Amino acid sequence: MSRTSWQDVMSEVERRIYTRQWHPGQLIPNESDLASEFGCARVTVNRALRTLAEAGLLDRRRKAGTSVALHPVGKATLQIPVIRKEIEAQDKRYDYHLLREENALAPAAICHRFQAEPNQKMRHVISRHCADGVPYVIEDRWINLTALPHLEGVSFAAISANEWLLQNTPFTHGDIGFGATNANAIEATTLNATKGAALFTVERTTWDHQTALTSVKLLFHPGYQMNTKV
Amino acid sequence: MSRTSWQDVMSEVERRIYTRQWHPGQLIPNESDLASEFGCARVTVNRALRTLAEAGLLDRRRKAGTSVALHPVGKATLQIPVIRKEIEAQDKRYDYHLLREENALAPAAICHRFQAEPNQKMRHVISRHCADGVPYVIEDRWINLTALPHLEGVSFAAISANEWLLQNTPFTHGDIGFGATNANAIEATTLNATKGAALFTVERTTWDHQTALTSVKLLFHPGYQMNTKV
DNA sequence: TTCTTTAATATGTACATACATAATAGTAAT
DNA sequence: ATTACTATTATGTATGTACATATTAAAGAA
Repeated sequence: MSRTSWQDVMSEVERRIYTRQWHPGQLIPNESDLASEFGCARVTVNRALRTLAEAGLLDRRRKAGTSVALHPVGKATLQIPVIRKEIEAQDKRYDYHLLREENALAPAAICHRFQAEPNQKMRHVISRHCADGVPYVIEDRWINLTALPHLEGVSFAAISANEWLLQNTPFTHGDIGFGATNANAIEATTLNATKGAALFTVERTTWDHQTALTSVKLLFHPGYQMNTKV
Repeated sequence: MSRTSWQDVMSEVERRIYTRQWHPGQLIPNESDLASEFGCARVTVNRALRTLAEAGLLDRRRKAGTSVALHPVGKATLQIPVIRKEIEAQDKRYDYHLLREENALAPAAICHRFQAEPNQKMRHVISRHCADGVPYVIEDRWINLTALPHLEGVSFAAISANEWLLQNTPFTHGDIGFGATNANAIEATTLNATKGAALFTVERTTWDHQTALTSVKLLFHPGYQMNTKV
């Protein structure tokens, strides 16, 4: 394309920010001025600046104008993948083992996470995912059977709850927490690790408006690292 | 505004996906058809669908059309904050202690992470950040003095390297890795934890084009959790 | 001075139009 | 059948114009 694209504008603005030609906190020229400088329409500049603002590089306010963000904010977008896909992406054989499956009354801690009254009837599923036969992650999941009654009869012996729920259960939003925990005896055995080993953990609760549908704790094998770029 | 906005289109499309009126994998009508259905311009529909595609809810390909994403991908955007800000946001007193600061030849592991020849001259800074006097995180940082020679004389006794570098060093991109590690004796003492405790770790390397500028390992106190929403 | 109203301004967005680009399906040439 | 070309199609984007909206600055009233 011969005309200046919004990507052209974006990279030039990025360059000016990066080279400190426009330093953090500084007000930059308004869209119309930039448009005439770059020889393009204002809407084109708008798209470029909007994208950079979404990325956290710029702060924009009506009338006040556009300024370079003070803290070139570390905003990382990271993918929460289906575990099978993640393993297969490494060209490894994926195995799934159901370790335990029961309908049970949820303990207080889980009910609290679900913001539900105690002793709700829930499905509790524990399983293990392996890569090339090596334990990869333990999936410890609680499912709200009151909200998902059609799950009463489903068994997760063949397909992981992780995958089944992602494909079959619409949700509006979710909470995710990353942390670390020491492996207890059972977890250590299951992951073929030593007791007390540091495990990277992901806890995720999935919601349909005000109702919590399912909550899962993933316990990854020692040494696991989740990577992303900024 | 009386005319249909792109947000209106977006929420209606979101609703149809959520209610499975359009189920995962299904091809949805093209932009022109949706535009006439909603009574708006095609560009307006384009903006709505583009935004949803960026969020991971839709897959779009030219000529092929737009379809509902098979795996309503968990794409979490999480903020990598300046530690001081994170602590102050919790209404806690922030303290910073420099534990060690030296110019040193980097060990092989660090050089490898920097993709540099062995025995580069680097600055090694270890410090601790506390919240209300309680150890919060250890910052173990290596700085490439070849790339940042103006840092030769700077001391991080008063201000954290974390903050100084974020404000004063332009960078083009960064790698981030999240993991877990067992606290060794020194780390345990520094964090007021027990030896072997599981620590949540963040490793970040910051680049200027091909040159690695600095690499930091953050060791958070036991029980720390990094939260986000989807 | 202080409060209220009004004007000015930068960003935000909707539209019609035009053309660019990628990918597919169909057609013709070998 | 295989390859090369061509038409088709859905998305991608650039433009001029018009108006909306948030926010600030200035002017006026108390």
